[in-house]
Amino acid sequence: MARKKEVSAEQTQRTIIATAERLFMSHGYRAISTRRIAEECGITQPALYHHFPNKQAIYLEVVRTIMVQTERAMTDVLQDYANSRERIQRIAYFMIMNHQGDMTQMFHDLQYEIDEEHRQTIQDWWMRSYFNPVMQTLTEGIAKGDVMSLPSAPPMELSFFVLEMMKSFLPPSKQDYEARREFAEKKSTMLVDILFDGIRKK
Amino acid sequence: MARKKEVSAEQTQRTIIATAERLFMSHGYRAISTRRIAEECGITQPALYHHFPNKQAIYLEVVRTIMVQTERAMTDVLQDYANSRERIQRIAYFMIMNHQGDMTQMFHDLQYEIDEEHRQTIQDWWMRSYFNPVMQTLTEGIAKGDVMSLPSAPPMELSFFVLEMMKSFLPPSKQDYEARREFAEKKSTMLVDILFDGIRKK
DNA sequence: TTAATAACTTATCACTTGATAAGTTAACTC
DNA sequence: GAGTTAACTTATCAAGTGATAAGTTATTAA
Repeated sequence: MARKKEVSAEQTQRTIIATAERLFMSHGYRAISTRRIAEECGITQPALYHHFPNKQAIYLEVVRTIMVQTERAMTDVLQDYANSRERIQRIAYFMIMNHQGDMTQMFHDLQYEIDEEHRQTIQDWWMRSYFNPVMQTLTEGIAKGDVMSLPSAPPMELSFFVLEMMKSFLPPSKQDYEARREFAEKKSTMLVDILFDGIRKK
Repeated sequence: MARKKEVSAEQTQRTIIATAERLFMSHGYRAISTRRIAEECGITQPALYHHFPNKQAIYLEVVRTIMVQTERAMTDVLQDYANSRERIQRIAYFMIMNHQGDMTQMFHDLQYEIDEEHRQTIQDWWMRSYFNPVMQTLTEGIAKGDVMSLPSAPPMELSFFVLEMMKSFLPPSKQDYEARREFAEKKSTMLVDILFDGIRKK
């Protein structure tokens, strides 16, 4: 073993992932060079290759970190709230609070810049952490009589749609906590108001 | 003057724009090289620079073409339909039928890859061709009593949201006409069903 | 104290990128 | 038919890319 003082390898890796997340998620995979990541971490570019085998591995670790964090949060929401509307709102709130940039960028990168083999793995993670909680909320809502089963929108397609609605509310970049909190509160309310009641005058 | 036979310069330029649209809109600005565009047009890379000053100019012309086409279609919709719900559905139908990939990619490129000066121009185009028709439809709907004015979703924010809903339905790539038509019909119905009536059981 | 090794750095690779310079050819004007 | 020019091509550039090789230094186990 070696070098425990100064900054540990673990600390450096955390810095790399945090920096890479910020850069990749706002600018996209291709737009961010390994030199840029290294520079903003305060290390040289080849040092990245001591911690990760290649650029793609850094990206995958970023995505994995996000997914793990999300799955934990989703589990909490489903445990803490029983009402469908409240669950959807809390999920939206979490995503707006914790996800920067557009996640659409991430999905695009996953589809076009990442190898087939890893793509499948990540899609499985995504199903577990994002899709299933929403799907479960909606199907349970239908079963309980909270939620209407629209002929034009079967549960699965509805779930995808709800996630798309959430993605569309993500702020372009990270602001300070208080501004973000207020924004997330407002937008998550707007989302469930429209989603559950619609805009037609009754 | 010179060279009228074979393929005209105008024809070549149209080919370049059509090819660039297909490539840029599905893969993104950065992911598409000028060599790739040229190759798929059947010309050499420097030939592009005979028709356009640089890569960005090609991209801007692609975007302009899309916007012009959209503005025309939107005008038709507002002329042909008076009912708010029908208008929104026809707008959604047009977008799903005519826009490939995710437009979000386009917005990302405009924000991160295009010069400030052009960004403003394009934003103005976008307001005219996309935003205004939706905004007009919703405000008129509120005035007529078709549409409810939600406290959590003022008309402007609602309009942005509706456009985001539409964007989320865009198919990943172009299929054959009939499959696309069916898809667009289904998704535009789903959109207005959710948007106007919501999913809450009454 | 010494040998091993983690955690780096400097130097450099092959390759792709957008862009330019200079030459070529076909069509049109006169 | 000579000259001009539009519409290209071939050859090449400098800058930036991901990745590797080889050297350096500090820490730790023995």
